[in-house]
Amino acid sequence: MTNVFKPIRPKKISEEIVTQIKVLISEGQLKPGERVPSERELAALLGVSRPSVREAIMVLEAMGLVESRQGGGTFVRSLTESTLADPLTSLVEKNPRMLHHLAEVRMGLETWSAYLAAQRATDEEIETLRKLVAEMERQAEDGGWDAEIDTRFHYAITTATHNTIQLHVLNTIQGLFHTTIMVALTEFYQKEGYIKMLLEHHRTIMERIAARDPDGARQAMAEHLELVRDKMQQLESDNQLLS
Amino acid sequence: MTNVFKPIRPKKISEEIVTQIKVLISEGQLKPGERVPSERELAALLGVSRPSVREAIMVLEAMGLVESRQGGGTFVRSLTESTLADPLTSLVEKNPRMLHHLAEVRMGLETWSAYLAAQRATDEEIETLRKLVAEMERQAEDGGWDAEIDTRFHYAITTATHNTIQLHVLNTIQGLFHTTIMVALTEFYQKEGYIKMLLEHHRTIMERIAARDPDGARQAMAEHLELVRDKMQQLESDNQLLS
DNA sequence: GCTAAAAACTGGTCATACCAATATTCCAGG
DNA sequence: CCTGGAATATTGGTATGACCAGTTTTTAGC
Repeated sequence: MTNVFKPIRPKKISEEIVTQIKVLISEGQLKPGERVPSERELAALLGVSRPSVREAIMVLEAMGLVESRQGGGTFVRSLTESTLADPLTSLVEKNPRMLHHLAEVRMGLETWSAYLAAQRATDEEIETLRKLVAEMERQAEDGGWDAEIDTRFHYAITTATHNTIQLHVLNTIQGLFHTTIMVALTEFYQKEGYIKMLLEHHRTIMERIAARDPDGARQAMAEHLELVRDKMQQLESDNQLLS
Repeated sequence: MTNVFKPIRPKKISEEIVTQIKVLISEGQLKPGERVPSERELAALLGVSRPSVREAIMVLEAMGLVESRQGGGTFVRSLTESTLADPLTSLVEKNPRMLHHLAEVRMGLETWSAYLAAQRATDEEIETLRKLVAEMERQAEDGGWDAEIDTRFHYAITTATHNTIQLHVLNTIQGLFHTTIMVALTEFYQKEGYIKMLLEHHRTIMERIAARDPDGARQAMAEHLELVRDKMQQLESDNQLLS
């Protein structure tokens, strides 16, 4: 008996205006680069006050749909990249210190995944992990490191928890991580010759899971991610030197 | 050689307010669920007019960082609410078996919180935990168990991690948990006389954190949540008999 | 002590005025 | 006729102030 009733909330009239203008833009009646009627004009047309129109336009501007210039007017932007990022992303991108927090949360989730996976992984799933490690070894011999394989390895572990929600949550965090720093991190690995160590880490994690040793798997995962965290911090301070 | 010159734009003061509040949220000075000062108050604090504050809040609301209710106030949302809670809610509602998964994810997050809190909790935060346990003891003497105090205890631990993202993620999961099963679980406790055991659990967790013993704190939290998980499973099978 | 009325916030809307930046118009000088 | 620049109109940005409509808190009465 949860949430049977919808949360009745009086819709603000500024929201109504927002949806109307969004429709106009998506229908092409307001084309990119075109001028939106002035705030006073809109207020008159819609029969509302200017502040209401103004709030609507602020929201549209925050969504990246329009752009206002004082004295100039309000213009429709190309909606090629008008996707409003989710709250977490917008904060992490702006504040590098958040990356450290993010890495830490990921650490908690992944160690937990390793722990659960060691309890429940099927033989088939363990075999998948084994193959991924073998693939890593093959690439490592050439001095290469494929972030794609790395990601698939961690994903496979969480799959082996047989917990849909864990998979979903970790996937969300992992996605953020990937879009923000993964690339730089991979380059860093290759340059600094950490590949052997990384390979060893992954092999140990795989073996602890295969041995059905939850605590060992968690420990191995923790050590691996501690390295990642430290290197990331190093990357951060390097970047600060540039700016 | 494009865009050598930056587009000179006079920064709107509402944008300035937006960034200020974003910083407060990302630094954890404004925690999820907390009230942000009223519009009039903010206007006075910042020395600007209310419309400016209002526009800033509209933008923040559009970004999903805060939520305003007329007459109520403006509240900080969990950053992961839109990305995690909504999809997960639909999952859990369709498949009650998911509750078990949800409890397990919470277990992973909370054990991690306990681990981190034992490393970083300030003396003041430890004192808060101690007071909460004392309050539990007082109520337990009358054979009562207050879910509110329980929740605040766990919340305080995650606050002591000093990790904003961990706080937001756990808050989202916790919220899901609360709306689905928390009430039934509390009744269950009271009937079955588990209160003494619960009290002991919480005291141990608090003591391990106070002793700066990360592994011990994690272990204590794990044992506590294992009990919760088992009792929940018991509840589920009972409910199945009814349906 | 508990309940219900009332008072005090708080966000939502509106009206108005003025400022600052930009567009537009228009006129004088080439 | 064109051209440059000043005067003018338009537009978004900010500030006051007022009132309404829900919430929350306090208070008064039973």
